[in-house]
Parts: sequence; C-alpha cells; structure tokens
Amino acid sequence: MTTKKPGNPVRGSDTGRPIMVLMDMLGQRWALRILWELRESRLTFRQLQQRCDQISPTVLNRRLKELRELHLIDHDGNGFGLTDQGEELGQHLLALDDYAKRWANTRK
Amino acid sequence: MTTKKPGNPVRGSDTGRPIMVLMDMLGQRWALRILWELRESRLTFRQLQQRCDQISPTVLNRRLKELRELHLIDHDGNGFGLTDQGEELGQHLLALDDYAKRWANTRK
DNA sequence: CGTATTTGCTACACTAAAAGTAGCAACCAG
DNA sequence: CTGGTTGCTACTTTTAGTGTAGCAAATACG
Repeated sequence: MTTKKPGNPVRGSDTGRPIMVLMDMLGQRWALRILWELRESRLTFRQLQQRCDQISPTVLNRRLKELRELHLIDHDGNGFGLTDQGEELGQHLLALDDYAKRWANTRK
Repeated sequence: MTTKKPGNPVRGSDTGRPIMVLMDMLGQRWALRILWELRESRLTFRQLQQRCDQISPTVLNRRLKELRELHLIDHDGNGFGLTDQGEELGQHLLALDDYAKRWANTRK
C-alpha cells in the first residue's frame, strides 16, 4: 500500500491534492471523532476507546496509525495527542461545532 | 431506521449533539467529496458521479438522500446543489482546503 | 524479587458498508 | 416514434468495521 500523505494519490483522486488526502482521511469512520476527542487532553488507547463509544481496537489502532502517518497526532508517555498541525485542524472542528449548533437550530 | 437529523442519536453518540450528527454524516465515504464538488455549481447525478471518480450509483444515491434529509443539499430541475446551509458548510471546506495546503507544505 | 495492573496492540470470526455492473421507468428533443 | 438523458434500483462481489479474546512489554506495589 502507498503511504498516505499529501502528494500521494488517494481513494477517488490521483492528483494528491492535499484537500483530497485530508478528505480521504476524515471521510473514514471515527477519524473526525478521534481528533475531536483529543482536542482537550492527551488520552491513552483505552481512554480513547471509551470516549469513542467503545470503538473496536482494530479500527482505533488503524486510525491512530494513519493519523500519525499524516502527522496530525502523535504518541508519548502520556498517550495520544494532537500535533501542532492536528491542533490547528482541531480549531476548524471547533468552528464546525459552532456551525453545527446554528444549523441544528434553524431546523427545529 | 431513525431519521438522521440534529437531535436524534447517531452511530457512536446518543446525545444528538449537532456536531456528532455532522461528524457522523461527514465521516461516511464520499460525503465530504460530494459537498466539495457541489460548491461551484449544480450538478446532475451523473455529473457528480464522474467528478467523484465514478462512485457507484448505489452509494451516491444513498449519500444524496442523507444529505438532503439534513438539508445540506437539495434537488431541482438543474440537478443537485447546496442549500444555504450547505453553502455555509462549503465555506468551512474552503477554509479546510487552505489549511490542507499549508499542512502539506510543512512536511515535504 | 514476584505478581497485579495498565499499556498499546493483534488474531480471528462475523456483519455491515461500499464497489461494480446492469438495467429500468420517466422525461424531453428532434 | 426514436434516441438520449434523467434519477435511481437490483443484484453480486469485495472491502471496511465490529466484537471478543488475549498477548507482550512496561509500570506499580508488596
């Protein structure tokens, strides 16, 4: 398998455009959620599992690996956490949270 | 199946928090891409299919249905397009595109 | 030291989701 | 009527994700 990183082709787009790589990554189940849960603090594998509704370890491990390859998260003695770049992406998720609230309100 | 909308529980979160509903939707394959492709102009079913790397009609149809239920896209004589709310989400995707470019650059 | 717990992770059998191909009914243009 | 386009559905095959069990390594404690 080709390593997943900006510049390489991804599912549904062989241009390697960064946005395509990113959408490819985020379009996989639990990817967004994992980043979301890591915004506030570092978490261990099992803590993450709990927060993500007991996601199966198989997928969690795969997602963590992929997200690490993309340098969006890293791992140290305190568990998993966002890199600087992941943090920045987290800000976008926060903006998305704002949007989502308004979105939900306009359609009650 | 429970209709997918803010306020109702989703995969991995029974709180119905709007961000969870949104992440649940966007975390499905092709959802982000479809919104992305509809940013510029309305497209027919088959045009969308072409732009999304020949996505299978089965999934395209399902995604379109889901996105319509969430009022992010709609359908008229000119095909499928973003609603006002979808447009707003599209702006966030545009911001994400900016981010992605910088992200890719810092790791060449 | 021994042993108990927690760490990240893997194996495996199972189910759900997506892919790929074909084709249909409704609509319109010529 | 014919030929093309529309959105969509019915299949079968392949891929992705689930659920459960458990392992080796590291840490904590007596």
